Amino acid sequence: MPAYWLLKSEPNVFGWEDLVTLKQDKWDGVRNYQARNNLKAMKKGDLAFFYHSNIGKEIVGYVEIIKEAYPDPTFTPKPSKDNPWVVVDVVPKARFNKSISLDDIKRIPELRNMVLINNSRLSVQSVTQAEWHFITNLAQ
DNA sequence: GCCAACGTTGGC
DNA sequence: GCCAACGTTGGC
Repeated sequence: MPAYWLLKSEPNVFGWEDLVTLKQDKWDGVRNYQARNNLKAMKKGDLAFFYHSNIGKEIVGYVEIIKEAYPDPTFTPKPSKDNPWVVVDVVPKARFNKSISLDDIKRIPELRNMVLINNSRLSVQSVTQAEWHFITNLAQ
C-alpha cells in the first residue's frame, strides 16, 4: 500500500512539462525541515500529486517515487558532511485530464482538511488515502 | 505588487 | 531562552 504526497513547484521554474521532458528527476532544493522530513518518510512506490504553485494553482498530475531519500547534491556546505537536506527521485506517471485547482479543493467539503489549505507554504505535504482517491476520481 | 503566514537569525 | 527583525513563500 503506497503512501500519498503532494509536491509543489512553480511551473515557470520547474513544471510538469519539464519533468516529462527529463523523464526522471531528483526533487531537490527543499530547505525546510518539515518538508524534508516528509521526503525522508517517502518509500519507493509512493505516489505524489504535482501541484503548480503561483501560476495555475492546480494539481496537474502525479508522480511516483522511484528512489528514497539521499543527500541533496545541490547543497554544498563547508564542511560538506553537514548536509541535512535530502532529495528523492521521481518519474511522471499521469497527467490529469482535468486539473484540480486550489479553488476546487477549497470548495469541496471532503478536501477541507488538506494540508494545501491549512499549511499552504509547506512544499512537501502528506495526502490522505481518502483525499487521494477523491481527487484522482475527480480528475478523470 | 501587496501582504499574511511562517521560518530563521541574532542580540540580549 | 525570548523575541524583534528579517527573509521567503504563495495566494490574492
